[in-house]
This record gives sequence, structure tokens and C-alpha cells, in this order.
Amino acid sequence: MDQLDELYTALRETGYRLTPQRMMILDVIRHRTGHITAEQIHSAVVDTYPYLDISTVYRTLELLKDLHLISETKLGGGVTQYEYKVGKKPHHHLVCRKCGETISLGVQVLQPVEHLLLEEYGFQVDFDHLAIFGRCAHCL
Amino acid sequence: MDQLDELYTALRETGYRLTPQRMMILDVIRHRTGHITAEQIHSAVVDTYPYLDISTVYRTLELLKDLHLISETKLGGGVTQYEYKVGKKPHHHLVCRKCGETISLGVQVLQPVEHLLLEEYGFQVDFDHLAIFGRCAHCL
DNA sequence: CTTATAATTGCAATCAATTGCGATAAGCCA
DNA sequence: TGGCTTATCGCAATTGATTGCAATTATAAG
Repeated sequence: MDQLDELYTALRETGYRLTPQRMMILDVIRHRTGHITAEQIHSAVVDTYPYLDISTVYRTLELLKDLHLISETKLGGGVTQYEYKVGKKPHHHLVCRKCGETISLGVQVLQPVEHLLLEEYGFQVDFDHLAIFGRCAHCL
Repeated sequence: MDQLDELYTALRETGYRLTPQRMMILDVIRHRTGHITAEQIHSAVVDTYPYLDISTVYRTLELLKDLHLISETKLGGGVTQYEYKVGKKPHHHLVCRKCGETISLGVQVLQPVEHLLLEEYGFQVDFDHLAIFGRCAHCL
């Protein structure tokens, strides 16, 4: 129950509560290796607990984002994807607008820009798990 | 009727048609100096032509994007903004997550990244009128 | 000018996501 | 253990955006 303790203390520190719904939702996200959508989380939980509302899923995802336990990315196709990120290397994605392929990208690629914007404009960018759109080598 | 001719030929070249709705929609966008939302375009046109449907606005915006006559940007706040871009300098925006301020940014800032991704991954990014989120100097 | 045909429109339904609200229950204290 | 406070939940309604479809209409051909 490592992860649960972690969630519990993370919540308590900020005055939030540990509820069965939140446990179930985080559990589904943790047991998924890659990305998952709000709808998929909802239907996975509903299999065992039919009363969960989709709005609770969205509110919990918002919360887990604030606690830095998950990342949110709009990979195109109109659906937002979520991913458990504790213990994983931070990264971005290149998404091909034509074939939909996604390529992982280390964060260091964008770090020069982050530094430049901080120096020049005093602006601190949020470059966390971006989706960068374009055309992949194969589709060019 | 310069701009209209331009629209007309741009449409014809790709097999599209020039309709009153499209003329009215583009007209509203052109007469706006900055950003405008789909809802604002719709209500502006509806003042003189009450039958225009919001779906037609969205479909036309999609078309004008394809023709490179306008740019689309999600500036946060959940609403997508559009801008007439013919004859204007290409740019991006820094958007402060706290105070909402937006700062214009020349495209050259991101060009090194564009080149790097093309060299390293053969990936050609779409960096057109981006919204880059973070915290401005004032809010840090 | 008239007709044909395919693009386009308006409408209604739908989708992903968000919000207000009254009911419920998690966590704290006695 | 039992009661209190307030965060959280489920529900229903709403928002911004998209889509399927039948009716309409811009354009090309006769």
C-alpha cells in the first residue's frame, strides 16, 4: 500500500480527503502503462462501482494533476489523455497530423527555449508533457 | 473587392464555393483587428442574417484555416480564438496562467527547435500562432 | 436561360468537458 | 463510539465544438 499512503499524505497535506472514488480512479490510471482517457477510466471503474459519475472522474483528474501524480495531454483526435507519471522520465510527444503516430521526446530538446524565454521575457513556461503537432518523416 | 477576389479564387482553385455565409463570416473576421471567437462571429453575422447556424461558422473557420487566411489559437479560458492573418507578421503568444496576460512573440524564438526536430527526427512541426502557457514576470 | 450535380447549409443530435446544487460521507474531536 | 463540519459526490443542466442528414443552392454544362 505504498502508493496509497503516498496519495493519502499528499491529499491530507493540502486538506483534501481520501475517498473510495479517488482510490479507484488512481488505481485504474496506475495499472495502465500508457495513456488513458477520462471515458476509459470511468467505464473501468463503473464495472465494479456503477454509481461513479463522469464529473467525478474529471474533478479527480484535475486534483491528481495538481498533486503532480498524473500528466494531461491533448494528443489530438479531440480526446484528452492522462498518464501516471510518478517514477517515469518526463517527456513530450511529437504527433503526426497525417498518420497519428506519436514519438516520445526528451525534455532537453525544449530547454534552450525555456531558458531564452526566462531570460528575455522573465516568462516561466509550463512545458510539461507537451503534444507537438506536425508531419512525421514517413508522411513528408 | 480585392480580398473577395482573393477568397473567390482561393476557393475555386480547390473546388470550394463562394457563398454569402462565407463572405459574411470572413468579413467579420477581417474587420476585427485582434482575436475573435466563433460565438462572436456568429452573433455579429446574425445581426444582419438571422439564419446563420453556429455549425456553419465552425465549418467555415476550418476552411479558412486550410486556406491560410486565418489562424486558430486556444488562448486558454476554454475558448478558441481566430485571427485574420493575411499581411500580418506571423507570431506566437505567451499566456500567463495566473493573470491571463498575453505577450506577442516573434516566430524566430522557436525556429532553432523546428530545425533540430527536422534534423534529428525528420519531423516537420506546425508552429503556427502557438499559445505558450506559463507565468509572466509580474506573477512570478 | 435552363438543367444537372455536387458542395453547402440549417437543423437536431451528439460529444467531451464543466458547473451549480442539494445530499452524502470522510476526517476530526469529544 | 457518536456527532460535527465541510469536502466531496451524483445528478442534471450547460458549454463549446462536431457530425449526420435532408433540403437548398452555387457553379458548370447544355
